[in-house]
Amino acid sequence: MLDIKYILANQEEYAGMLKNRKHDFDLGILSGLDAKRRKIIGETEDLKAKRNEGSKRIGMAKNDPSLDVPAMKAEIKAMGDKIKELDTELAQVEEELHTHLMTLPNKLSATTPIGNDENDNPVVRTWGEPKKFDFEPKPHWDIAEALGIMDFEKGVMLAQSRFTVLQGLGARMERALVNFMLDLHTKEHGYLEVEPPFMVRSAILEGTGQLPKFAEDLYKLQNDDLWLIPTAEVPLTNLNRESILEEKDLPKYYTAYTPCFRREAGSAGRDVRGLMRQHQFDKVEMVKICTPETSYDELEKLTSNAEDVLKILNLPYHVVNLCSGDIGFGSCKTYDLEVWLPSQNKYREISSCSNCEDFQARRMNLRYRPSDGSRPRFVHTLNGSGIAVGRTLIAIIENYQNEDGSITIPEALVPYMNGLTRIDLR
RNA sequence: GGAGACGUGGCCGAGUGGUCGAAGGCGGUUGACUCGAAAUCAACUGAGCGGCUUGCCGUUCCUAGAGUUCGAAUCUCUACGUCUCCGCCA
Repeated sequence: MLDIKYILANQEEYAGMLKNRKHDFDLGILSGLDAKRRKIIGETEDLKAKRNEGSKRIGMAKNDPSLDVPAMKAEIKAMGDKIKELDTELAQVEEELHTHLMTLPNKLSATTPIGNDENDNPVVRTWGEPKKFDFEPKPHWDIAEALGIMDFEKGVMLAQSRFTVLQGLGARMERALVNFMLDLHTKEHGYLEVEPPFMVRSAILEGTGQLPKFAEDLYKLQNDDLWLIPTAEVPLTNLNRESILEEKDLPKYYTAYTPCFRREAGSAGRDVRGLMRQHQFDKVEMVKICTPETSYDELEKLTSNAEDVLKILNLPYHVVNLCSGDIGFGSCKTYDLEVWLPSQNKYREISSCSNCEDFQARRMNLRYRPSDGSRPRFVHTLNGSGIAVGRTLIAIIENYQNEDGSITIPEALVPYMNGLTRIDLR
């Protein structure tokens, strides 16, 4: 959510951003509602001041027989009725305003390029070189099925399409990757490991921006106000909501492993085979809470923390800067990490690192008190995958495949696999 | 799931219908004293919103929502949470 004052004071600038995001909205609606709101507040507060004064007088006068207390009461009661009326009207206006503000996307960073779609995302840097195979590299589903480490049919049998069963060394490597990533972020990058709830209430999802707009992407429990989390960003970012942190306690770095649940509405037909796009997948997430002055430096560091995972696993990747037409609703600036997949002969998303500035902080009411003791300010929040575990498994299987159908285990992962160096056909 | 108790500011804790944004303490900031923020003393010390003469005025907030009343931290109802006992369970 953005500050209504910012929007009204910078209508042209923000309207331009909306256009670049391809979000159609007439900002004039907001100024009308805001003017109405101020008018009602003026009237109702005026009446409340009079009522408070009158009630106080009754309290002091009730033992004085020369005063007509019933008449005073009647007069103030009329005021009370009028106040109730105005307050109801005010609540309606504020709700309408709030609904608009909650469905408007974030600002864009000056360093976010303008563009239409993913084809306009500039490559910021490239690391490693795609390996040359002297045989035709296979897609991960063929390799994994032959090795008996993934069973796609059983996933469908137990749940529905876009669910997969990992077993044996496939399940083992998934767990190894989670441990490897968490160890890296906690020991080398200074993050606090958290195990959050995998279900959260509606207000929590409003805090990070998934609600109210994107309910169709989420799984909702039938009998409770609880939703399955689509990413650990949601519980981690909300950990300190509705509070005022001390500047000396910032920045805060959190990391968590969680499963993520997404309905994938609107992606029918895309990545239908394999583990690429699942309704349930594992992810290690990183979240930062920091001051406005440091958030863009923190974004660079966060992104490099995610890149380290790929570097250590020796997986070629590049970093792209998401353009205005592709960037997410709540983000001002996003770097996507895309890993090389030999079977597709292209780079595919494996991590997304975003600076949301104070967009989520406003929705969560998360502030900090500057160390000079001045008024509380909203924090900036950042999040990034560190990284998507299932897609890392795909990248390892494809990049480390051998001609005989076996997979070499990346050196850094060997200790997490009980010393195992290869997965062979049985 | 059943029964009972409770939910007050950063923390602890008074307050059972008016003068209460709320005693007192702790914590914090500043000043005095001092070689020295060790002790002592003094003052200050919540947030949101609205207005304008930008420092003040007004208003709202005592878990949340609704109600009674001229007036609610205080009374009523509901929800949520915490604690204790019982039941159940990993």
